[in-house]
Amino acid sequence: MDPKLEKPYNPADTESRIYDLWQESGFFQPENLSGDRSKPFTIIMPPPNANGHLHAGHALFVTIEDLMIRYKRMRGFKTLWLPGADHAGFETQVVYEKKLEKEGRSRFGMDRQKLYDEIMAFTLENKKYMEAELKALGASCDWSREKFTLDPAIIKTVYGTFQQLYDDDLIYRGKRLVNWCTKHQTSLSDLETSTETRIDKLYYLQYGPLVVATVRPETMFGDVAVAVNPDDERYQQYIDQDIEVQTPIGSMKLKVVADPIVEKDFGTGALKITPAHDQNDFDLAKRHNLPAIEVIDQFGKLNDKTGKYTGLKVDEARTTVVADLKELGLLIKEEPYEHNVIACYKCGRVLEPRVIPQWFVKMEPLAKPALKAVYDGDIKIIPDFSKKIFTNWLDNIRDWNISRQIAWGIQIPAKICPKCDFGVPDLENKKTTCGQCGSELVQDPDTFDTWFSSGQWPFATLGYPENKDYKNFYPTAVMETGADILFFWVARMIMLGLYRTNQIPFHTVYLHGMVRDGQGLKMSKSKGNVINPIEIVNKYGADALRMALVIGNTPGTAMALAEDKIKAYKHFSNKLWNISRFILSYAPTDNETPTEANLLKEFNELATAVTNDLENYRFYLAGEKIYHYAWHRLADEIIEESKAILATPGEVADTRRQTLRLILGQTLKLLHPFMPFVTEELWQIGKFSTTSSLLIVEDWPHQND
RNA sequence: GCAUCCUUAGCUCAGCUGGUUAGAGCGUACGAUUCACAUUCGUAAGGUCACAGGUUCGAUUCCUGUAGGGUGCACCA
Repeated sequence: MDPKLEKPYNPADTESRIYDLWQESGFFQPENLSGDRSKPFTIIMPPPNANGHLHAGHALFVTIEDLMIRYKRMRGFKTLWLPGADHAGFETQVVYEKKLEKEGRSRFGMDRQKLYDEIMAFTLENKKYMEAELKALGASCDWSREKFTLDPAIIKTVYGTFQQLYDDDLIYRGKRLVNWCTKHQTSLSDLETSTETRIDKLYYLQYGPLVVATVRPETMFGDVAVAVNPDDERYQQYIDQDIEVQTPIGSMKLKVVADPIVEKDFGTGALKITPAHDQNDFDLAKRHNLPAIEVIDQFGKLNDKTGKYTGLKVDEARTTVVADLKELGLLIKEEPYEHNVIACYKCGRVLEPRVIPQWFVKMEPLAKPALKAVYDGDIKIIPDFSKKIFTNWLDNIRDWNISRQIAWGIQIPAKICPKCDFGVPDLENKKTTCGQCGSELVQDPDTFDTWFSSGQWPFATLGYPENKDYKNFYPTAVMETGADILFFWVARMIMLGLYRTNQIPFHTVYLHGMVRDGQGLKMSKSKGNVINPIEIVNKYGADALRMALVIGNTPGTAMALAEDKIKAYKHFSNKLWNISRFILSYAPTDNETPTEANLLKEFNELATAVTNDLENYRFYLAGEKIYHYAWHRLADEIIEESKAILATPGEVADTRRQTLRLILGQTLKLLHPFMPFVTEELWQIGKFSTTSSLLIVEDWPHQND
């Protein structure tokens, strides 16, 4: 018996050695795989944010994607799993800002290039950890093809898409109301916001002859009108008339307009219109040709149009203005009011809508082909119900603001006119004069929303349009990612992929749910219930973690990951080890020895069922079946019964010996995509190989389906 | 408000197109064992499959409704 088998299984002694063995073999690269391999199977890895260490969610995607790749590799596909790293624009800048704050520094006032360089160094450092951790989890991805979202070739592709969208009139520069975070000093897309329910006060204010209800009295200096419902009998006489409104800093003239969005029953039925600081008001103002007057600046302070309130923060201004209105007898009443506010998804601060010129992508023309691809079944989404969520979102999509006022990211290749807000793409950096007003153009300082570039990831990483990889591996097979980024990322990849390449980027979307703690609670540092995958790997082995992540985990739903569960699969690794110890302690017989058809038939039925589950993305069932067979059938029954049979040397014993050895080898194959390390180690020790030396490229037990 | 998912053993969850005594892991109780097992094996307890209707020969599984929970989206100042 191999001396390694003398000791209990120790993943720590095994896993890195086995990973090196695979890497040296070159089998992670599709061109090194032997055989016909005419059918490609490609997965583009969702590039982890290169701003920290991997968390349990990363371990989950690695497990599922590696499982699919290993399975398909054994099935004879030309498998490519392309790894990557994401600079993660805003996300990383936020992480870095926190670091700066700890050091008593701030990004504001820093030289832009210096900030960029610092974050780049930080990111490249973290990228190394991330890569090492992917390896520790057993990721059999092709490192020779690894991409980073800021690679020059990627940026070139992204720029090309920007230009093409502009030429097709699908991108425009618009001065519209955008979500503005006063802490992070950037606009955010609609997706980068979170809604928060709050109880504020609803103030009833005397506006000339009318009374309006508002939660934001401090914006009254930016009012341009009062709106009423056209059918509201109370206000007919005022419609289209000017009214004189008294404020703490003087009086102002407002027009009364009629618009159906105003609810007669809410408040007083009269609505003050502040186009620069409210989305509905902005839309209404457009319909009525009203101007937008900004009274709050980018830091969330009142500006010089507000007289004595200039410089006050919004909250302070609100209290002060209300007090002053009360004094003037203009505050009729106030009542508590529960409503939702839009907040920054990172810092939780209430976003301040601002009117600034930004680049927008017209979404409807892009959404339609994406919807069709999903409706027609060209793209299948697992689980099935997420298809409805997906189409519901695309059906109601709004234009996408892709400008970010941050340094960390891909700078938008465009020139803008500071005078008239005109903007034009300029990839060659040649344009100098504004085509609209003749002023001098300047480089747009903004960067792309990180999802604009990562939305092009599948074809950008493969080198669209001329690279061989693009021709060989696109469209890719499966996009496996978190259900939480279905809109952020998956939808954008489908839309931009279809737009740029005229092909779907992948035929299947597999969405995994969030990994929770053992009680089903969200993991967070403050709760102290975070499971660090690398600590787990060191303690129980990557195989155990992988099994714990796969079994009992259905697509699209959150899963609970308790340490006890991982421990249970550590025991399973050991069980497998001991099954092998028992079987391998008997010397192999010669090839002529007959085998037991009934036991092999039973195994083949298992292999068929497992294969069927894997083909249908039911990894949780496949894993459970093999586990159950190995432990409760092979070990508990077949081996137990074999002890007596093997005790008496002879033909019967030889037949059993041969059968056991065959079944063990096949079981290791079935288990390999789930538990790659221990199975490869046992495959090596048992010298099962007939054609190749590595289990990673052995044939799958079940070949005809 | 709209959409969507969930409610199955003490806990966390499976149960794929409806069909014999509803499963897994952990936990619990009792017993055995160092013969492959830094342990393992055996046995057991524990579920009116949220509730109410309906379809069906038959429903945990399909349909409708009710209650509770989660998630997403959109909102009336």
